[in-house]
Amino acid sequence: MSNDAPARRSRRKNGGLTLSDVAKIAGVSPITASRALNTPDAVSDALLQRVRAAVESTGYIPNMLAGGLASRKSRLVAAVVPTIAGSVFLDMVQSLTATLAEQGYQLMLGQSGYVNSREDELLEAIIGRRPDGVVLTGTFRSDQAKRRLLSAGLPVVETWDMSLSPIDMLVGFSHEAVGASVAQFLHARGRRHVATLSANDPRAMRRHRAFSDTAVRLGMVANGANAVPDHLVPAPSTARSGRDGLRALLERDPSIDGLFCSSDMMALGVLTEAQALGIRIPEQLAVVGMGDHGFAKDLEPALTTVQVKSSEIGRIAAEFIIHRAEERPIEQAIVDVGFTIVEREST
Amino acid sequence: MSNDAPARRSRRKNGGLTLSDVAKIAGVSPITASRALNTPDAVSDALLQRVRAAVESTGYIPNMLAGGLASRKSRLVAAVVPTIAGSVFLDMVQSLTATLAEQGYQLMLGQSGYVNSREDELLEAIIGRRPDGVVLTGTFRSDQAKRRLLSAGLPVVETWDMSLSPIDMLVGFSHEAVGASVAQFLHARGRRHVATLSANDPRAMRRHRAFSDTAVRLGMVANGANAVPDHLVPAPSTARSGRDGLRALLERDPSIDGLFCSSDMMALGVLTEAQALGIRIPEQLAVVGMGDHGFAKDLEPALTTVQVKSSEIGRIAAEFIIHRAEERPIEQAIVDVGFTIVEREST
DNA sequence: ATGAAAGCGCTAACAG
DNA sequence: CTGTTAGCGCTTTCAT
Repeated sequence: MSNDAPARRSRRKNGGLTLSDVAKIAGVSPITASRALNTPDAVSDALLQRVRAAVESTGYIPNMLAGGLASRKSRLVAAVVPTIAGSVFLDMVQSLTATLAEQGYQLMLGQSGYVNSREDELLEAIIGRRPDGVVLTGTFRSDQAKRRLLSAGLPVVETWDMSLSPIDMLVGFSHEAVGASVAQFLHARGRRHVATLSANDPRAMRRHRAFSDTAVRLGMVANGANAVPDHLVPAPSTARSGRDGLRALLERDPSIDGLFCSSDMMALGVLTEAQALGIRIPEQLAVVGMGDHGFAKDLEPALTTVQVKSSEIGRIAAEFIIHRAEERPIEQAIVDVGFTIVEREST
Repeated sequence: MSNDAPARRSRRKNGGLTLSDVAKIAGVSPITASRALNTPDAVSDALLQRVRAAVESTGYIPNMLAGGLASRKSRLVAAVVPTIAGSVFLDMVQSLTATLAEQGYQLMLGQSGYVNSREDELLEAIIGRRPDGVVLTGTFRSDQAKRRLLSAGLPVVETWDMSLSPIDMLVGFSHEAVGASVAQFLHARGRRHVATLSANDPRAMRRHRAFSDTAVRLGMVANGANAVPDHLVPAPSTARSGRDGLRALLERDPSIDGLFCSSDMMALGVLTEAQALGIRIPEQLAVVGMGDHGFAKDLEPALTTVQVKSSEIGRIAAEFIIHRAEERPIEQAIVDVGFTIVEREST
């Protein structure tokens, strides 16, 4: 007795609930169920109710891999940071994630900076997921890496750095402007022998150079020097590098009366070391930090620092990507969020 | 003149390179190309070379959405943290991401704690991506949320907290043991009037209670009291809450000579306020922090604190998930990584 | 060791 | 507004 049905070589279904199951229960076709979930307006009220009821009763959760494959919209956004631990980008990642989540998008996190990381592997991992966009912060060693994302057809938002010539979209602020402003700020407060303590990452270095150039122009250096005294440390900067840096700078030039640190953490180290050395702040030395991290206002003395709207950067980056993904127009794809020098007791 | 070809209603291909294209170039079938990439051992050397050459020359990058759909392996791992900004979980997320990346997995980041977040939305977002596993830190308000992940068939690693009855896998340390150890530590150093300054999150509270219970047992409280003086602040704890908290505690009980803070940031505030108040540390007051964050060792005085192997937690969590995903056996799905009290000048 | 066929679960395109 | 059909790009199953 032969069985005429063709030998089913089906891949046994996982028991997983699918849209077809839901549609069957609701008594509609799968595509109608799909529309009920994705474009409810395109479906009659009666059917919408039935589909929703079926979803409720079954606890159905759509498979976004399948949806993404079919629609070419993954609702996934990749973000690349040098490293997440102790990073200055956290507030931005936080608001990026939150803003994306509100709109039904998720964040995939990549680290470009940890040991052994290979940039092309990270790139392939990102492109392979077919995200709807990529947010870059601090970014890659090779400039060419960025371009590879673009040529894969991905919207790219660069952040934190107006100084770049953006390859696509950009939201950030000018590190040159920060450096120049801090120099002017210290000059206006009567400081005449300024110095910097800076991590050697590219953005900090640009702040450092602008600070130095402006200080020289304003005559805040020993006669004839063409740069301010500086002390550079490997990124990431730490409280330790602040303590060591202050001692190194003062040994080189005890007359320093104003100091720009490339991070608040470093400034914390400076305040700590100053206290240990018996240097009065701000009387003998004015100190300016960078970032306005939570603790800055609660140090003793409270730290003057440069505040950056990190959360706004994250929110705007998310909106850029989402607009692109939904093919809505973007008025202005380059945004300078600016910065503010928050004056406190340390100056 | 009629065209006999059936009206193609193809969704015009995106121009995107596919595995079939690569296979064609290499002169093999698509499935052979697939095997060459995924299970090179199952393919003859000659073909392997040709496929690899074709991949190189075209710059082909596999579509992981398609691969994940077909194979039911997404190579994606979801991690949930309360919030990323200022979180104590960063070192763990960092090593989690790095370890996953080394093995070809990526991390999707979810925040359970930001304003407006709805836990079921986050859950649906996670389950909808069909990740190969979920790592939970600090986790959800509702305990039932965790179980929903499990019932969706996802491997779940809970972290940072041995006190839970784990629903699946677990890597962390005992907050009770931390609290008790710190109390014993202070007792051994001769302190007899101890107090705590704690955020009100569940893990900090358990450290707090164990600390208090042990202190009472060791007779480190005013005669007859059944708990140590405490000051609770809303999470996340900050330097500000440390400053305010110290003043509040000393007003209530000026005889306090030992203090356990639920975070290093809070301890920073305590040291700062102590300096402002002219309280000598450790002579008048011994201070212990929690977390051993980068700056702890560089404060003045250097901060005694509880060190946790965050990176190890992240690495182990990643390995748990990957083992499960690849159906390799796991010897021990519950790991206590322990902790260390690092003694410095503040005690 | 290689290939052909048949899906994975969903949605775009095209009717009605 | 609803349904039919044909994929999205890959891998599983089965056969050779």
